[in-house]
Amino acid sequence: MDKDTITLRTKTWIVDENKDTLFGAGQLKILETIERTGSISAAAKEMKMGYRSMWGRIRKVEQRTGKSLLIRHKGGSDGGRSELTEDAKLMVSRFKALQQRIDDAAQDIFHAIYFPE
Amino acid sequence: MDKDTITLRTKTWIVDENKDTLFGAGQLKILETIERTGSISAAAKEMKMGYRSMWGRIRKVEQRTGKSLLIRHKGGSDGGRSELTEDAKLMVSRFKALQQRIDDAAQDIFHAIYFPE
DNA sequence: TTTCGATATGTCAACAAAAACATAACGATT
DNA sequence: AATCGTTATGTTTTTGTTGACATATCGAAA
Repeated sequence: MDKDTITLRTKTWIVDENKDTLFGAGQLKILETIERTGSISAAAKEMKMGYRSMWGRIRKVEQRTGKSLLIRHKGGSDGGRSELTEDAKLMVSRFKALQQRIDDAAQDIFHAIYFPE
Repeated sequence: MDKDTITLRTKTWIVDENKDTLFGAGQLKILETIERTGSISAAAKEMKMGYRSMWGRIRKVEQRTGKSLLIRHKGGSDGGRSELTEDAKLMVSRFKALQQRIDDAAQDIFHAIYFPE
């Protein structure tokens, strides 16, 4: 139990009444990357995951929350692009704050219990 | 995003320098059940998991922490039994407190961000 | 009206984690 | 020394999740 080698990890996510995930760290990263890159496929490439699975994860959240996360622009010379809806932007900013604050608190508690001075 | 239907979930665990799990909710429950029932096999039966996998999970933690979690009594008319070492008892009580306090804090933060009055 | 890259969606393969199966060894009690 | 339920451990199946493959559609611009 050495302070330098052991680490606390936490995971935080939001579920619906069926315990299905509505939002978590994965969704957060996906949406942030889409916002920055401008499309699902570019985001998938950057995150080194398949377009298919990224698309599927987004759809799941959309179905479960009943809100669309992306404004899709299909076709065009550039093939198309996607941007976040206002709902998605809210989800991102809220969850980011949530995650940050929970992780900070968790680390404090961890140190207080495991390494009191 | 309805207060009555969405829920925050958190997971907390401790890892070593290789990110391998040293202790988590699963180990906690396993050790608590062994302590109460008096043996690995009884605990496995109660938790509806195989003896083999429970035994393997305990061994992993023992190998990674370098501490033995159980005092094993093999053989005898009753077949044998196992009890927790002092190290294991400490791990259980510490982690239980950790988990509880982190989850409480997480719920507070969740409500503050998602359902401010 | 042809092109091009992105969205949309079904299906199938691959890999990992957990469970199931199978024995061997152990030792206090009878 | 025979018994019994437990510990110990290797091997094999099952299962579940992730990624790979395949294909159709879309529509602005050339």
